[in-house]
Amino acid sequence: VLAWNTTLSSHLRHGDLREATELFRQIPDTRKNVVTYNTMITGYAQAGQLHLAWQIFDAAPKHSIVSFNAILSGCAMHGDLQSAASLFHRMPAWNTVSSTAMIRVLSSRGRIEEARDVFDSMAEHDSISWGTMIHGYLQSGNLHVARDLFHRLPHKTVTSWTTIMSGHGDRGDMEAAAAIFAAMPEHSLVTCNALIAAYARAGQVDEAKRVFAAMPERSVASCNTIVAAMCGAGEVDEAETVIASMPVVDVISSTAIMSGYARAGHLDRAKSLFDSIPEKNRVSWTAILSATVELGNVEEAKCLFDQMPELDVVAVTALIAAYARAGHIDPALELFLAIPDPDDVSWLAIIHALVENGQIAAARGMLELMPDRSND
RNA sequence: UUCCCGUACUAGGAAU
Repeated sequence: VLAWNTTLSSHLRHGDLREATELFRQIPDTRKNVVTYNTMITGYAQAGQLHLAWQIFDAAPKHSIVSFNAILSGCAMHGDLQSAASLFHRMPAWNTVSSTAMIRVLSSRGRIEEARDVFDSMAEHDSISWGTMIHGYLQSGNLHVARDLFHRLPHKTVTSWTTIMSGHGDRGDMEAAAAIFAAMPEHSLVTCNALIAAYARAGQVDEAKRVFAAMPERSVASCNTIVAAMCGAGEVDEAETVIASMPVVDVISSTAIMSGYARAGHLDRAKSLFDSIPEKNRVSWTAILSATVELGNVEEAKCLFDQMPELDVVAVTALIAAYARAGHIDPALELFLAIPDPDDVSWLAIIHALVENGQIAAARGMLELMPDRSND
């Protein structure tokens, strides 16, 4: 069983859900233990296949707290607060993992106070629950509380240092971020990537390049980060040289350089790049969609939209904005009303669309319908 | 030194 379980999780670590499923089927039920089931539950839950995750859960003869946590984390990872909360309250027991997953989903949905309640009610904390709570405060824009918690954190890890460094960078305080970087006892690959990304967001591409050049080792994410930074500064040619030097590229690299071309006005180059991406995902599709929208081509954008294999709120919002800019408020409204769970950006997009088209009363109505996530 | 669950970095949307 041990060998099977190890192979199973190795497939999942490589993102090979098919292979894992195949193996899981081949293992005789009598030879599976609770870990085998839990591993498979995790695989489905992280892939967003909650239904299949529950199927395995129900098929398992025994459950441990890990079985519950695996599903809970899947919900948390996908921002499904409703499912997460109801499972959290139905579980027979909680440990730090359960509470941390709950803190994460609550704070990612703007429920920072409730996240803090969970944190405060925990029997004991570890560096991960601290880090998650700190990250939650940063996401809600509360740098002061985040910093205060960080200072009270008994055992700071490279991860918590990186979290607080990025938090300062997000606020545009690159001096503080750089000071934190210098003060940390050690740097990981992710720490350096985070600093590069922070410099890029602050518009300091040269500093970003300096950090990148000084890195002893680089991951695909490191290269993708600097590629995006260069593209954001309009240096697509230089970004191409980074891409050319990479031993492997992924869908993120391709989408980044494609957007770079699109933003630089080379839509044709962007399109041919798009066609050459083997593993296009929602993000690649939306990127080419909004590049098309940028050029005011609503018909073509709609055509792309209809071809998308899967939609999300980001893609729909891009098309809403396209219609609105062209003065077509009706299809924009229709699209908006079909979104199952509109987020703040899509609400603001439709309200802005109504205002721009002179429908002030309707805009006012929408504004009132918009849920105030900070107060409940 | 011991198979399964939670935290930090990279590509897409509105406004500013």
